[in-house]
Amino acid sequence: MLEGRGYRVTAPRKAITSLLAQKRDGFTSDEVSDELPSVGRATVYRTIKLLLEAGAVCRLAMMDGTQMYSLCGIGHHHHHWVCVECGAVKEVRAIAIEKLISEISADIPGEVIDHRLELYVNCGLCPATSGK
Amino acid sequence: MLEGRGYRVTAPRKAITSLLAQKRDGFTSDEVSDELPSVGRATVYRTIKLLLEAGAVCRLAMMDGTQMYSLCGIGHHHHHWVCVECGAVKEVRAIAIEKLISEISADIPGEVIDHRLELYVNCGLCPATSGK
DNA sequence: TGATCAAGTGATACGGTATGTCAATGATGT
DNA sequence: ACATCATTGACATACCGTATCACTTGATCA
Repeated sequence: MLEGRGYRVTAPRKAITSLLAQKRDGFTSDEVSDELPSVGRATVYRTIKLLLEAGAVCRLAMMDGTQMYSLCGIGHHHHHWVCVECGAVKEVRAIAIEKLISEISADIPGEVIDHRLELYVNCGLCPATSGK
Repeated sequence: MLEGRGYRVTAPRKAITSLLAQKRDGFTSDEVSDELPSVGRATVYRTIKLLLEAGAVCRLAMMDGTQMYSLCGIGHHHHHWVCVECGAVKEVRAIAIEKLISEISADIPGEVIDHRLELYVNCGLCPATSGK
């Protein structure tokens, strides 16, 4: 638990982080809430928000605009692919993208402060997509 | 009005599309609803959804995860930059991106069916960002 | 032009996601 | 062990978007 940053280590936070550590897929807030009935919904949202700000989880937008979250490997900027069927998420790190984006940024007025890239896939590994 | 595709041309739809035609920035659903008190909220949402499906508007995700919409120039696949302060939106079309993404897709299991790229900027053209 | 009827509308209710409030709790530093 | 204050959980609230359904209206055809 990398919560030594001024935050308290409480039972609900332990429960949430250890649940998330077990998930390799993306997750939604109420999915977490459902699997941890002992933790209040508000606390789930608060904790996820905390982890977001701490950079431990990323928020990603599905094709239909709904939100999902995903545990991030530490540190560097990266992107994601998401299986639109099963919700599996994997990080994509490609220096070529960053380079290209900074080239494109030169043609944009003002300052580009951030960007986001999501790839939507049929992963072929889950029941819904393996029929191919 | 390119609504000759089996849809009826009704007064609310005219009101909405002509309002959107005037906007060059992105917009949110309830912004439209506020500016057209005579049109019911449900109709605003339905019409925007229709325009989305028709490809006349794009949905985009802001940095904080909220949704915005933006009128699209016709046709081809493209991406957007958004000013995080004023909400100005502009289309970005770069063949290099598409090429790169299809290269990356080769390393991803399954089939990449879509992608989304957003650049977040301080446009430097609005009051909030021009102080730079 | 007027009748017809499905497409479309608006009011309302509803569902889902997320935050605000506040008294009670419990983790931390001493 | 104690005091303090961040954190919690229950609840209320807000927001975004959709479902329902009786009513209205636009397109079609005689």
